[in-house]
Amino acid sequence: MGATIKDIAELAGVSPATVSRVLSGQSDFYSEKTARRVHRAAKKLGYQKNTSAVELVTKTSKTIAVIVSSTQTNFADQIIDGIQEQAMQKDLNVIILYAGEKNAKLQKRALETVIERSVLGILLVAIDLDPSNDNLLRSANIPFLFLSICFRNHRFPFISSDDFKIGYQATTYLIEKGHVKIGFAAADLESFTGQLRLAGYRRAMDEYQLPTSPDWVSDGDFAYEDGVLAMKQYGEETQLTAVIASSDLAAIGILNQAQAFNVKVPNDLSVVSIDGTYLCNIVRPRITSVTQSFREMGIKGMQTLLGGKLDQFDLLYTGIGITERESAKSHG
Amino acid sequence: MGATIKDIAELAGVSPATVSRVLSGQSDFYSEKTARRVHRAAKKLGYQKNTSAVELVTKTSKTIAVIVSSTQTNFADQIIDGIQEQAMQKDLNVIILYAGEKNAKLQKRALETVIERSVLGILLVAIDLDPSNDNLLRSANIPFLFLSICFRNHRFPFISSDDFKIGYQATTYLIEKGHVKIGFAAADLESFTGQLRLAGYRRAMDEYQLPTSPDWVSDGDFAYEDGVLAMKQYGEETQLTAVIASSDLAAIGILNQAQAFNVKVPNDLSVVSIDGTYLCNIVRPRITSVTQSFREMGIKGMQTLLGGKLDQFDLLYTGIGITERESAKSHG
DNA sequence: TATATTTCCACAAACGTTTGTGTTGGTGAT
DNA sequence: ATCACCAACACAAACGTTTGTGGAAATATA
Repeated sequence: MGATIKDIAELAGVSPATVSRVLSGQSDFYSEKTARRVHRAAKKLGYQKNTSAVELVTKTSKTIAVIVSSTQTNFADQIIDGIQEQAMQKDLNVIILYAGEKNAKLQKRALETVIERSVLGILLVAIDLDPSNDNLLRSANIPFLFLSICFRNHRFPFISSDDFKIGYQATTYLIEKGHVKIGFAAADLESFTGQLRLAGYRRAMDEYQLPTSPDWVSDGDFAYEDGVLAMKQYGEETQLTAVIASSDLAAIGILNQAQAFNVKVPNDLSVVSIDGTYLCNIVRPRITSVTQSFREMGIKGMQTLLGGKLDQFDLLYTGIGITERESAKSHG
Repeated sequence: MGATIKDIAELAGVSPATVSRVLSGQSDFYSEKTARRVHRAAKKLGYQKNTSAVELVTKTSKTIAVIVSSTQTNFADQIIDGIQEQAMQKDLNVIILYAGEKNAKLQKRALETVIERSVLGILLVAIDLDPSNDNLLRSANIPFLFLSICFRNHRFPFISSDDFKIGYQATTYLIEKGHVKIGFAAADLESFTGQLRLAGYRRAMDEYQLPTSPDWVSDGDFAYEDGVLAMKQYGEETQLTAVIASSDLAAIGILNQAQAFNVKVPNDLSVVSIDGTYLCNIVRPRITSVTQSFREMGIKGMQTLLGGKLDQFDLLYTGIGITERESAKSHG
């Protein structure tokens, strides 16, 4: 089974201490010759370092933990991609844990697993942490950072898109295309994210002095079904000429239900979605979106997590931008 | 920072040994009264167990590792879901690692990270392990099992769908609908999976004494783009009346390119995909698929991984079945 | 040659648990 | 009163590393 540093020491005729230093590449502690002997012995024995022992004594680990919510939202992949890239560069390992969606217990479990392992840092992707777990996270004394979610009142440091701006930008885009009656669909209005986007939408409508109706905003949970529900709520004969979907998946729901209603997108109805993942490109018509920089979010996440100074850090917005595709066109 | 078992011992006025036994719930070693005192002290100090220390002495961990390839295939989610369910039941933790796609280095790195941590078991999801890593995996003496991939010559134990059967079943389904000229698109013909499916396709065609043409099978990598490429290869005026796509995403590529060619699915061309993820339901027309039981794969994976006897275990196929949706219809 | 410096290495403590083995005091049987 | 026994706990070793310190040999300095 596992060969230890002692076995290597014996085989190479040196002390365990020397083996340790050779294997972790601390120069100025051994000669070239012994280094070679040690390496040869290690290879011969198929040595694998025992991370538990290392972490026990060094009290730090080279792995950072990513906790994601198990939604079917697919942008997490992009964020993780960015994280991995940075981890690679910095020779760090990343482990990923699923916490359920709004499941306090699962969140706690995931949190405990990584805290017990005393990881280098924790990145929480799209996790709406249950308040009962705030303390657990805080008292662990491990750097952490939320990604792709916003908090009020400096509750936690985070990196996200500016959700207000997202709502605002989507709306003004549509307004400037001549739309007047614009729906806002399928966002979770209990979430801060949903509220910010809605606020952005309202601000834009206000600024252009466009009246709105409560019927135009539909509650939901960013899911596909919420998109079809929203469209059903608007109805076959809707007065809306455009609608903003809270996610790509929700937009697809709207598209499909619109088609079922025989309302043509984009001719009868313009749709712009929020996120801009690959889904936008594989459906027809392709969906015009407010595209978020998820990969960048992952990269910046790693950078600020590792950069220290998280205490002074509060929040950072990554860029967004309209990606024009086919699902939205000018009106009137 | 971290309170240790010793701190608790001191506060509770007992020995560390007793604290350990209380906290890990070994009865018959302490009185109710001291147990209460220990628990109270632990809570008061915000104690978090040091997993490194535990694993160091016990030489086992309660976490199983899942290594996934970072494809944009979305079935991994379902498999992980099944895994998580079982882990929950058995009070195990699961950590997920990304290994790149056919990237020997990344595979090695992921493998090493989990081996060094001496996890309880390793589940490799859709990982086509580079032969250079075979030894690493084998010599670790950690139970492992591949999921959603097949191997020749008993190279590794795995649980997967029967890929030959998938190809066969997709083909006979189409044949019995009256199709004669059937394409086989976008599978990676260098992969064993691709070859098995192709063999199944050929067997079916043979059994029905249907001639085939090399032009009808297109190489690829299960990706969206491979679907559109395949369709381009078949051409606007294709003689094919049906095509089997190697994945849902590839099927969507075919759908879109077909639409671009103005060939109507399913009227002009029937499409059946392999996988049957949610993607099949959110595009129009909905895609008829050979649906795999990914969740079951995850569940069975955990069960056999934990069941021991992996040495006697060779392979296990999980169920498949046609899910009829809208993209395929009778011909002639 | 004598001393100082450097190079290379070994010794041993420490990290926070678990767990086998002692030890104590108390209870019941003889 | 003696013994055996049991409950309830403490002691200490062990797990595989890292790292501060000390020391011998080799080299440089005077």
